[in-house]
Amino acid sequence: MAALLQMAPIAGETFATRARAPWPVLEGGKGEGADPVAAILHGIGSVVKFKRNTAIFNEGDAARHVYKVIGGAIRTCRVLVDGRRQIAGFYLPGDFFGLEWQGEHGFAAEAIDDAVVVSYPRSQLELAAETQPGVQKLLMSLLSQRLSATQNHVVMLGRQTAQERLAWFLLRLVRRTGGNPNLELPMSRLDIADYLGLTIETVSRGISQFKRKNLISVTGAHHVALLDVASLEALASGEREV
Amino acid sequence: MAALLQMAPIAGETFATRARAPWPVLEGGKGEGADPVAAILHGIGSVVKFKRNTAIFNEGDAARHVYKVIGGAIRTCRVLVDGRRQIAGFYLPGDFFGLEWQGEHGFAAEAIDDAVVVSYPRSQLELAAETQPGVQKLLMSLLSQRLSATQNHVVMLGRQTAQERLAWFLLRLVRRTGGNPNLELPMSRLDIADYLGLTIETVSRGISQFKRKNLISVTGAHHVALLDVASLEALASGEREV
DNA sequence: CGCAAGTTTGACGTACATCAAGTAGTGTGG
DNA sequence: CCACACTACTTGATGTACGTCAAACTTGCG
Repeated sequence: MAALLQMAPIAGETFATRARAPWPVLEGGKGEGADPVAAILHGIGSVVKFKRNTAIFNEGDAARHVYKVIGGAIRTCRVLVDGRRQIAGFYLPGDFFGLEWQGEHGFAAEAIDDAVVVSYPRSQLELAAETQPGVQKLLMSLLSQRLSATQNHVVMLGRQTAQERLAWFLLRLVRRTGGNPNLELPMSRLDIADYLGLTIETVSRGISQFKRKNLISVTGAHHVALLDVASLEALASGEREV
Repeated sequence: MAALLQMAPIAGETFATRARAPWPVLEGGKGEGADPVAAILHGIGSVVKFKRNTAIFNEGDAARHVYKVIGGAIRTCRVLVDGRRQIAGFYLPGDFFGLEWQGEHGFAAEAIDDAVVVSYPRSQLELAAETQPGVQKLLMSLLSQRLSATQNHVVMLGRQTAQERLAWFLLRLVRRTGGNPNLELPMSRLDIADYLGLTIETVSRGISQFKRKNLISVTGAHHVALLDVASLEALASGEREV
């Protein structure tokens, strides 16, 4: 029934979604035209907006919804008692997050900038999955993709140097945004550091080194262009020295 | 139909499984008696044995099966070009692994010691999931659990010190094996190091320090008893100094 | 324009890695 | 039962990549 949501922590205007949304509310399968799965998702999704740095959900909240980013960017993170923070993932338009399938969210989700999100009630998704194999397949596929990405994250954090991590991050972002080497980074240096398991200073120095080596060019902190993708790729996959 | 498997890389005697297996081929839901899901799994699973240090599957292999450990221990790992290795997970009896839901395995799976495993063809699981919501729920739940564990791994690798990692590892293992603080570690120091993103020397030193502080007692490298769980827990969750 | 937040750069410290000996444990053959 | 060799683990000495502390610079917004 997709009633108005009242889950926003601070933010903004929430509104029902049965009206034809002007943005793509689905996809996820491929790019089909008249997709029954798409229709189902569209039927149960509610659009919600969040202001910069507000929480979509907190660590420990009951996992009652699954989300999809429509606009803006989201981060999921955990903060330790002494303030150390680890970011588990960044989510851009088209990405699903909050896929925990039972119990509580293990990480908080926050809007990096002003963001628009569709929220799908888990209960309805479960129901749909039981009768619609397509929905089920989509959910399995999303969970599986997320697992795979997280496992790659583990390898990076466990065994790569600061430079390798940075190169890996930039390349991953380029691929995620369709291969365009001109990146608009929505997140701060601190976010990047907390994602890569580094400090903000180390991230900054790494970027400066890439600049000096003409691997990238930076115009205004949030805009980076990859100049030498091949060298960055060699770096990212663990071959030493460029 | 569960014919004989011929997937073992080196190892051992493989045999069909339709006969009543002497070990528990299922569980996963809870501990039900006459469980239809259990029956389905039992019907499509094949038992396979693997010798110490042999591969169940390699990185890049097509993900055609999902596995469950019956006896022994399994590790999943990836090796970088220059030999650096990261272990993504350890799997003990009752654990499922190889849950990649499409494409190829991103990590190799190897037997840490002589191990017995049940293998479920993915195609059959998918089929069963479409008609049996219980099977579907089980798969989602397994994937979700694995995702959650991997995300915790990320936090550990990104933001914890060597001592914190070790404490976390030992406690996690104790919980996994039903809370008994007397641990029999099936894996080597090198395995532990590659799981925690450390070197073998750092792991060894950490264990020695825990011994000196009377947090654990070690009798023969593979047998560890946790003496002061509370202090270890404080350490693991990021409170400094014991 | 001017401040505040974000970022970069520099100097220095340290946790962990690396290199290098030892010291158990474990299995084999006499 | 003991010599042996082999592998796994521990311990020590030293190096270094990255963290920490601190100051400058840059950017964007009221």
